[in-house]
Amino acid sequence: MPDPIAFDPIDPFVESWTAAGFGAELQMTAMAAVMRAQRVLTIRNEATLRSFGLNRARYDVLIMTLFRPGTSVPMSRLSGWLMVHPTSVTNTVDRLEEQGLVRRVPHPSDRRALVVELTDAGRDLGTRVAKALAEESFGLAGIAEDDLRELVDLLRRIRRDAGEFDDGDPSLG
Amino acid sequence: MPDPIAFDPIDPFVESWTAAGFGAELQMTAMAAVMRAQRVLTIRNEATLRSFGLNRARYDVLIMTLFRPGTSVPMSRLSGWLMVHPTSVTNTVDRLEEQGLVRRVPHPSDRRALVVELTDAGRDLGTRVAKALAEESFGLAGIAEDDLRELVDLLRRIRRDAGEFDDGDPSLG
DNA sequence: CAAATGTCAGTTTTACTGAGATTA
DNA sequence: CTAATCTCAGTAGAACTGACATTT
Repeated sequence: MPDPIAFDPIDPFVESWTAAGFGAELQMTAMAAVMRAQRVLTIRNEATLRSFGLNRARYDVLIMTLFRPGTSVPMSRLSGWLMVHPTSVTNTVDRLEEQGLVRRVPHPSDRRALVVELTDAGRDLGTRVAKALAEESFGLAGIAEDDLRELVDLLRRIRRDAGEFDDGDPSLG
Repeated sequence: MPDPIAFDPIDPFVESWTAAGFGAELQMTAMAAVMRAQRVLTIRNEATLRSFGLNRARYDVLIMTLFRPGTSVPMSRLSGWLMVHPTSVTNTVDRLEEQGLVRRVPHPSDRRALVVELTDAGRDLGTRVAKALAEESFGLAGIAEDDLRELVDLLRRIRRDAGEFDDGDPSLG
């Protein structure tokens, strides 16, 4: 992090926005809060990923693959699940392959498709990164667990509403 | 958005994480929720920005500058406030200058510094983009206002805790 | 002198478009 | 035949490092 500022930088911004009469202040504020929280948390966890030779995109693919039965997953699923362009997956998997962490193998039943499969080194590294991040509580150690649960619930509604997924299950709401 | 999935993709992920015994499930879940919400909301507002010839980085600089008295702001403030690298600001301002939306002028008192100043076109475009985004409620029209307030409050605590800013004001907490 | 401001050159990474080979 | 899966070539943009000139 750069030097912390002595006030929440969103505050004067919201004031100006309101004074300008653009409307939707609250939505604008929420948007800004999500953007900035993502940035801060990313920066906070970046050093750990870097110490394992990873960045966020590669970590996402690695951890995603680690959790599949047989630790392999089709490229197309990665693209959809991670909400990134198919060529970006190609690129990311290229790097992971260069690092010896994954390999591409033919899909067992669909001959168009390839699945990404962890190597032993990949499984090992993925496990160690996950533990390292958990060890630091993902930079969220100072937040009460009830607050985290509330946050997850609120963001779930936003994500559902924005069309990320489509279940109507209100059990966590 | 790609096709929505029929369940929250975080759910099976959390299950796997828990089963693996890595720890900090709740913090991991919150981290994932923030990352994914940011991604979804970004995608949702991207088309509007694009229709004005902007992307998020350029929008941030433009709107930041629009809200300064005299609509000008030092480059260094942009770097700190937006949490981006100084060379990224240089790059972003280069593009905005090419688009005729801002100009660099010498800082009145510090001869090392430059301030970014909106052109008339820049002020006009900034205003129109802001109104367009507000018109769409930043993609958050479906969320209750109380929920948004709660979300902003929770994220504020996370951002403060992560060192983005440093005020001890608990008035919103 | 050290620190801050901004730029430059060069590198890496990301993400896109458009095309194409292959298979369902 | 259409649609899906993935790759490739090329492009544009973002973000970093390290070095540098200038000024505080």
